Amino acid sequence: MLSQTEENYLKALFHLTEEYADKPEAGTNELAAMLNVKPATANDMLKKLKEKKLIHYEKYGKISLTSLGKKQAIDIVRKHRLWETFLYEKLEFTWDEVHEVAEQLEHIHSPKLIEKLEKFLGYPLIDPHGDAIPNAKGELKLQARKTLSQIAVGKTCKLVAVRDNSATFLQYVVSVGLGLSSKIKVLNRQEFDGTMEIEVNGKKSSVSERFANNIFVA
Amino acid sequence: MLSQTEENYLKALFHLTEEYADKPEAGTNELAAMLNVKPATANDMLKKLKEKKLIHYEKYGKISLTSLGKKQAIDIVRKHRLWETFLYEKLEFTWDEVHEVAEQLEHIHSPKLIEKLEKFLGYPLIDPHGDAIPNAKGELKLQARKTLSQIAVGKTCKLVAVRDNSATFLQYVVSVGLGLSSKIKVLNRQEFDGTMEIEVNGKKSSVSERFANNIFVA
DNA sequence: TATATTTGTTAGACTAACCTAACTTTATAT
DNA sequence: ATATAAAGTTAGGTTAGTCTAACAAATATA
Repeated sequence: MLSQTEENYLKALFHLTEEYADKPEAGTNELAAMLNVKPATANDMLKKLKEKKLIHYEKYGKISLTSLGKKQAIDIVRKHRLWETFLYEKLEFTWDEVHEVAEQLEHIHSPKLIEKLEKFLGYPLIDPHGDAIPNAKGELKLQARKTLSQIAVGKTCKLVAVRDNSATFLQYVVSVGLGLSSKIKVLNRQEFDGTMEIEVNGKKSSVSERFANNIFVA
Repeated sequence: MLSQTEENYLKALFHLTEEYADKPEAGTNELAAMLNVKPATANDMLKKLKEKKLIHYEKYGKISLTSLGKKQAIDIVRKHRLWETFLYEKLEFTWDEVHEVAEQLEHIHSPKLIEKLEKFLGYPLIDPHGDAIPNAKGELKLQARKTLSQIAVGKTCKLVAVRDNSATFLQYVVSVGLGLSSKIKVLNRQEFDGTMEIEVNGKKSSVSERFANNIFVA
């Protein structure tokens, strides 16, 4: 059985290389940064994960998940998103509160618990942030999505998910009047720095390119 | 913040010395046995817990919880029993399945989660095994209880809790036709070894003294 | 293309939680 | 009351996961 730490490394690699990622391989430094450890620490773990056949990795080379590692990673993501859904739907947590607690709950080991939780929640397909929930077989549907920054001036789109699940980001999102399924109209875009003016429910806001890159729309 | 391991030591000490225990102090060996570690290991932890002012302890002396330690222990017991109730009431786990998973869930750190879970469950007072659930202030009602072995021949009593929450014991309990609130009539008792004959819902069974010591009745 | 910068690795050290083996103290039992 | 048994402690070792400091390789840039 994997330790919580090992699970966190696999999950981080999944986010870096598999799900909605531009690159299919990750580096030691970015992995370490994502997990808030030093590169030396990550390096030790990479050797261990390779030994366990969970990742592809050669000294000084790039890192990617093996099919076994990917399977494990998806299982953790599944648990994370089901717990987030539980917290949001049943316990009345807000959008920005669910992530941190789910980070702990995702490491509970009990296949029966997850099966029953999923049933209890009515087999949900997306979590409170709009991310797809993998099914028990590890299948997950990657919806076609663009980022808000890719939408042309004058067009209207719908928020389907957010890239960053941190409380600070989500609180900002809410302050602009946005939530899942919000309709967003793009009023204007600055060539210079990508700053955009948007309209949500009649309310106009100015958002940075960085912000717009973290909003998924369809 | 306490580690999971530290929490487990405090919980074990609580069960040994506070709740329904004959003795107000515990020894190193019995503590180690309860936690499935060697006495030497427990000894190391005792020094640490003393340093943190969670237990009263002197070399070669007996062990007991400080008021701070007791508060922490009760909080863990509270979480354990609320999670057991959730698993039983909402996810349709059986009596004997809840304990093991709750052993993991009790270590999730989030005061808000427990408050909201308690509310979601409707502020339950007892868990699926009949044990009292402490409230948010750490108050718990110790019901007056006897063990089945203390009931006189000819008398009838009601099962209110079980001492051992392990799956094996609970499965045995179920096989005798017993559950929470079952009416038990004591038909006979052997002087020699304490073996008892009981009747539950018209079904007669013979049970050992050891078994009867683990059934709480009122 | 040679050098500087970034990226990645190694060596050595630390802490928490565990172990075994040897030892000491306390309790028990003639 | 003393010997034996039981209970408890200490010393030294292991593993997982972390760190810092020094070094090596790969990449970018002038």
